[in-house]
Amino acid sequence: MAGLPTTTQGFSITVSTDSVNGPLNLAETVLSGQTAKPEWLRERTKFTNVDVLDGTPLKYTVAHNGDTDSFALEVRAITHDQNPDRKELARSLRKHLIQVLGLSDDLNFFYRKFGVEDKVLSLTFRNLRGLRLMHGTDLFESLICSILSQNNSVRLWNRSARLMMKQYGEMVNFIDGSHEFLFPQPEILAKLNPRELRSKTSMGYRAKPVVMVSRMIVNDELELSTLANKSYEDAKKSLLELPGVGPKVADCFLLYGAGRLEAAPVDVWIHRIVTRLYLRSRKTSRMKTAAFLRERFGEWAGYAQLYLFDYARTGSF
DNA sequence: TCCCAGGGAGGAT
DNA sequence: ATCCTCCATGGG
Repeated sequence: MAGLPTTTQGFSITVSTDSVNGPLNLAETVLSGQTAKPEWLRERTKFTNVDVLDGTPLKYTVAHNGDTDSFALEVRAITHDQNPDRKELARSLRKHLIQVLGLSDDLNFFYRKFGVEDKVLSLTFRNLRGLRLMHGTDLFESLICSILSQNNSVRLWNRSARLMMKQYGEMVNFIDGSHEFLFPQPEILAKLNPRELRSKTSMGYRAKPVVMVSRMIVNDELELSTLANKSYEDAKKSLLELPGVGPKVADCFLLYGAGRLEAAPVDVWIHRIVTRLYLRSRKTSRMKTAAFLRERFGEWAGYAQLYLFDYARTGSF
């Protein structure tokens, strides 16, 4: 927990504007409550996260230097290894960051297209410029985080996720003397009594579906990678059969976890703002709101949802 | 004390 | 199909 990775012990990389696709607002992106994974830890203006790359646990700290449109991400990373293959890890980490922060998504195209076509959505572009979808790297982690988020605050589901990691995740010692806990494996969670999980993580009634889904995976009744490769409709239908997974959680998993950009999770806020600004406040269901977003924004429905959500929460409309 | 947090499940209409 | 109510937990 203590101490940041130092370049003498680890390695560093830089991801600059010219190697990515458009603007980035790192803080807005990391702190926008997406359920791909537990929120990165913030230390002043920097963010620290731990991920396993090619079997190697990596702890990295990202600083966003410059502004939204012209920037350099300065990244320092360490492993548990005294003498790692720095060159290979640097290559992996660069690729990983571009993936996780959605830096390949053509944001400028999004702004151009809907800045003209959609008066409502274009209202959100000024303040949220550079906000990106985070892409999960572990389907199980994304599904569990999405389940934890139901009827819960970002603060609380992250707290439960961190407690779960500390209790049941593998501990990794890094070369700077710090240690972190990885996201628990389904094999571990599958063996738990839901009441025990509940009492140790404050996740309430979400403990039962967390354990049940873990057991389904261990028992080969559920294969997330197979599910994620189905068509949107088929994947969603399969997800809705899982305990603790309804329409909103299913779309969260598909969008943030599986990177299906046509998925648009509809929560109370999205339902509220979409019905008011697009549907003349007509009475409708959340399912129809989700279908509306997919039809109107197609492959950009997930992004439209992300921008409208943040706009609904932070802006006045 | 009540209400809400990026809802879901089960039942009644 | 749409509308209840309950479900744990913590913060305002």
